[in-house]
Amino acid sequence: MKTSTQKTGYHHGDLRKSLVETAQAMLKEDGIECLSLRKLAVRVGVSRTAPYHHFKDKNALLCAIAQNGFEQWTSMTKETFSQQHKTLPEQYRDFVRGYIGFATTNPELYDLMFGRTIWKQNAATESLKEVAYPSFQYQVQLTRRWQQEGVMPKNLDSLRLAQVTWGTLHGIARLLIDGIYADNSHIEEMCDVTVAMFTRSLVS
Amino acid sequence: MKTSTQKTGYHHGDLRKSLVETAQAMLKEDGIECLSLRKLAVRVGVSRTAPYHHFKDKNALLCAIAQNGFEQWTSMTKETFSQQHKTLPEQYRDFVRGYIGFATTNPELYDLMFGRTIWKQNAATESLKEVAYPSFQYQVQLTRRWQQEGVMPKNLDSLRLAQVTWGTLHGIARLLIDGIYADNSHIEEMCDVTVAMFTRSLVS
DNA sequence: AAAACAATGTTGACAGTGTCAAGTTACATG
DNA sequence: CATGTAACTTGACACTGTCAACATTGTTTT
Repeated sequence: MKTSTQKTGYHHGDLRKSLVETAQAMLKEDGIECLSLRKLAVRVGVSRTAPYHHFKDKNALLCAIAQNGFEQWTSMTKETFSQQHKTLPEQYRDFVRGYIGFATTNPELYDLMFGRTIWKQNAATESLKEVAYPSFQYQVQLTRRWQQEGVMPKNLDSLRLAQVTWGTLHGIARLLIDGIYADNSHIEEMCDVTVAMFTRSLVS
Repeated sequence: MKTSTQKTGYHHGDLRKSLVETAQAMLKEDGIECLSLRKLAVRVGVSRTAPYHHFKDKNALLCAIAQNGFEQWTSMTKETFSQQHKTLPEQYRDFVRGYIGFATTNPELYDLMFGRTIWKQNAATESLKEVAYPSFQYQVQLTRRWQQEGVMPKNLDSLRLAQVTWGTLHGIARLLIDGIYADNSHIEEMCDVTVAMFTRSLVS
């Protein structure tokens, strides 16, 4: 009869889930540099080293959060492409806006998902890779389709084109969330220019 | 008769310069997460808190390194545009390659110059801003010129276009140096596709 | 030249971090 | 009920940035 959220005082119930959720909340509130395992433990109401029974180290916890993020991102993106009544260029525009919107709405999460903290030293968990790699591949598939449908130039290598177009979205996202584009009031226009440059079909 | 590199035993000579140079070397060798003030002090041969007489805090030291980086970057870029015998599209291609080359050759420095560590909490030193802002502006000027010369589309707002094109370079650079594009063997091709997308004049 | 001062360097201390080792409690299974 | 294991706790360690108090050196003023 024990539910996963039940607490006994000593045993927490479902500490792993609590840790990820609370950590994600703390991440959103105060940024990654303020997220420490010890503060997290206090907030969850558990001792400093309890998290180590559920995560090998801090990196593994961060990977779990990022994994969460990829699942959110994937479901959001798939929804964009379920709008069958829209033209492909319109869908691409929505995709671009959605991508940048996701990044600016969840800057710290985006940083974790696509930032050096996890990827640079090849620190990604296996289970994170299983979620992240397909979503990288997904962008190449999309690009190939847009090329076939004539939305993007056909003469360019799909992989390279995908790298460049994704690079653009990533770059704009990063410049926004890292505080280099201090002014966040022209995001839509930037998206539109991006679409115009890559598709030449919505804006003149 | 005292030169700036002279040492007396107690007084160092030119500690500030030594700190920046050694820190930049350590940054390049082991990455930013391994760069601590204490290790730096040991390597320079000085006590832990000596750096505080030359830099308000660690952030100020990082800003000084970044400032160095901007000066390097600016002089490198200006050189690209001094190649008068080349056509404008060729110059743009060289600029793109130079930009990505700078980032991949000095990944940690690039991260410091254009990353969240400094910019996100508005932690940039005044003297860093004096160097960095003009080099941001410089990219807008370049874009405007390329539009006037017909290399880039004239109908788009220069600022937005500059944001997108720079965003592309920044995004590709970040994906490379953050370890998300694990394969570094097709950088030139990515640059060429970028040029093709934005200028449509070198590659078909 | 002596004295006062400012710049530069040092040691000690503190709070904070991630993480390991050893012990404790609660639950599950024979 | 006994035993084992998973979950959790306290103690400890090395490391970090930074402050306060003190020491040394170089410079300026009397």
